[in-house]
This record gives sequence, C-alpha cells and structure tokens, in this order.
Amino acid sequence: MRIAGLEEILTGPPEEAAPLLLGSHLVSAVGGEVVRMRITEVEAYKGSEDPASHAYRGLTERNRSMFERPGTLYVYRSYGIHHCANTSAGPEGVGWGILIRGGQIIEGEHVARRRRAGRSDLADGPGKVCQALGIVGDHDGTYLLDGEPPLWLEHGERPELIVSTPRIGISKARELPWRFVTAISANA
DNA sequence: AGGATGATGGACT
DNA sequence: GTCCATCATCCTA
Repeated sequence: MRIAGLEEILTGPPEEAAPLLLGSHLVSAVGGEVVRMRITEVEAYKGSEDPASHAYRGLTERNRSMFERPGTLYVYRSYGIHHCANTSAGPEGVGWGILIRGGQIIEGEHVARRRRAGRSDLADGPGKVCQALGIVGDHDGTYLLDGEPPLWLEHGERPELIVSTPRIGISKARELPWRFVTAISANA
C-alpha cells in the first residue's frame, strides 16, 4: 500500500494531519550543525473554526505563515521569552496549523544539549523544541518540504500507538481532543 | 511529585 | 491594561 507523502498529509485538515505527522523527522541545519528530531507530540489548530487558534480572527502579520502553502513554518514568540514552531496545514489561504510540541533527538544530541544549557530534557515541550533545534523568529515562513536547510521535514516510521488528549496550556476550546502523542523509546 | 511564580514581548480590548 | 499555544526555579510535602 502506498504511503501518503507529507505534502498530501499536510494539505488535509489539521486534526487529521497532526496524528499522521507523528514519527516524522524535523531536521535542523541551523548554524551548520545538524539536529534531527523524531516528532512525538503535536497539537492541531484550526483557524477560524477554533477559538484557541492564533488564526481564529483571520490573517494578521503575525500569523501569516499559517495561511501559506501547507508545510510552511509558523514561528511565534510565547510569553515574550520562548519560541514555538508549527507547520501550516490545509490549502493555501486557510489558517490551519500543527504545533510541534515535543520530540526525541535522534541525531546531533550534543548540539541540542549545548543549546539546552546542558539539560537532559531536550525537546519535551514546544519552547524546548525550538531551543534544541535552534529555531528563532527569523525562521518564520521557511518552507519545510523541500529538504533544504535551515529546516525541513522528512518522512519517518509511523508509530504503532497514538493517544489523543485535550490540548495543553490553552483556556478556550479545551474539550477538543486535538493533542496527539506517541511514546518515545525508553531512555532517560 | 506537584503547585505557585517571575520573566518578558506582542497582540488585542 | 490584560492575556497568553512556556519554562525554570522555588517552594511545600
């Protein structure tokens, strides 16, 4: 059976695309240092239909990247301190996106660890993901499906077990089970 | 192991 | 002025 490509997956609605993104690799070559992360935790945000989405009230300068072609990176500053990364989803012109909340570093761990100030929790949170991969505001708008630096997505092995839960850290639309998680292989 | 809190920038009422 | 799609640290047990 044929495995759908990332572009095909990301063109769909985010609550369907998000779980299919689990197991894929987000690769960074920021600063010439390669860090590869297997995505293990994501959340769907569905634009004008979703009060918790940054795109709920339509296109703005900040959320522009979510309206661009699927696979465009949307980076925003969170609480004035951290950065968080999404990939846009759905057809161009629609403000849907998928927040990359967590992953497992499978290449370039020493680089990630240095960026994380020597800590061992490298990428178990959206702000930590950006720190580990060196993602900053300048990367907003990067197209992730061309396999080119500084950042790109690659197909990975689809996980066997996926759990969905309510989204984390939001105050609106808490009932929607649009957070999707899969286990990371046992290690500390 | 879990709850509270400060840091800090930008979007929005 | 208020509200965050967060993280690290500092408590209380």
